[in-house]
Amino acid sequence: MKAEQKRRQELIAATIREIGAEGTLNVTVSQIAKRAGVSPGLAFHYFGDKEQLFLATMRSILRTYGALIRANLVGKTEPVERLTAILETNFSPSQFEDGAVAAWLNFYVLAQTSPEAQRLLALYHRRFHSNLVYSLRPLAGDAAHGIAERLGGLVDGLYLRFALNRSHVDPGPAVAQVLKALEVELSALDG
Amino acid sequence: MKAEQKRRQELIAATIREIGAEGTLNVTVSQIAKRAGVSPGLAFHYFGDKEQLFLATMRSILRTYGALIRANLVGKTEPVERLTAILETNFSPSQFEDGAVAAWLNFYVLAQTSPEAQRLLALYHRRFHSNLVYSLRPLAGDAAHGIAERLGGLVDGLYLRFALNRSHVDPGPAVAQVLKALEVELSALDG
DNA sequence: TGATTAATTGACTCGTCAGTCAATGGATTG
DNA sequence: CAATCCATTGACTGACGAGTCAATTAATCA
Repeated sequence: MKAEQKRRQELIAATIREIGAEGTLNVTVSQIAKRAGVSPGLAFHYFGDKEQLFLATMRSILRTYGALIRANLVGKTEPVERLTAILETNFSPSQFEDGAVAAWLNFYVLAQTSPEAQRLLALYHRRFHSNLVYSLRPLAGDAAHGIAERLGGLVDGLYLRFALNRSHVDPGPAVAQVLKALEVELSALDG
Repeated sequence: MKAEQKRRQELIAATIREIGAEGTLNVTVSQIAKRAGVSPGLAFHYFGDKEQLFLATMRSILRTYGALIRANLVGKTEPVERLTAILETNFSPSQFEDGAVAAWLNFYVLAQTSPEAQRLLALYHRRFHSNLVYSLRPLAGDAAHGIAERLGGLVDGLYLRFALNRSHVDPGPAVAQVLKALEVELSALDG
């Protein structure tokens, strides 16, 4: 049972790399398997079909992202400090490495038709939202919900724009815009 | 030369519908041609290959969107009025009809690797940005640029979230969030 | 009308790919 | 050491799809 876990991880890592290299989910399972150093049959053996392999890959990305958020939140108790950490995590290098961007874009496409992808995406949205609301509430009270929706949307949009703009290398400006939006939202409260 | 234009339009319309029905660009040119009521060969005859057909489709969608913006701006001179019109246009029914959503998502995927798609996307971003800045300047001065970047990102992000959430039917709440963000940005100026 | 050009067809090629499966190799265990 | 079980292979199939092309039909025009 040890080999299985190891192989799964290797295949998932290979999926990210391969999708990243091609930009699309139009990569063959054989390509992925080759990159993982195993035979094509093994990928089917462990994941059943291509879609399941990809969904497992997204779950892995989401798990990593969640762990990163939690890690960056450790020891931070001030609401603004926590909010900043959450927002910044979305633009941390790991979110752009390998094929994370390509995986996300293809995930969006898949989410239109795959209930399982839809479920995963909704889960991610909900977690992100409540993370924000938790820290916004002490600062904004009932306005927390609305602010969180706007910040969440902004993060998604700027991530998208940043990721697709090859002339951008450093996500710094995008993060700055998100933090500025937070500042604006908070300052508008006492208007 | 009349037939050519007509056929091209029909094939483009069929592409939108077919991609919309499948959610993905993984539709065959034959499917598209069938839906347009012509033979597969004709699609290749006029567009060369599948990617060109899709790019022509996106250009068409972008052109329609641009025309809609201009139409909705007619007669509006007040900055806030103009901004509202621009922002609302992004969530108008036509942006969700047929396969517009699917086309956009697949366009994002393609933009990772196709220079032509990248160019188109950048063009759209630039136009949208300067549209916003033009009306924001009188209200916000030098802050116009930053505000426009944030509003632009927010529109993209909320569009994405809205489009992928099947439980949403009416884009009203998304529009409301964008307008609220505009309001917040403007109110923060006199802080 | 007959000739020339444009529009359109659909059968065909060649390659590709998801998924299967029977066979092999390697551990483990009793 | 035999028997059993898990891990792994890679050849194979069946289907499909992009793009080509020679042939057909429709329009144009002199």
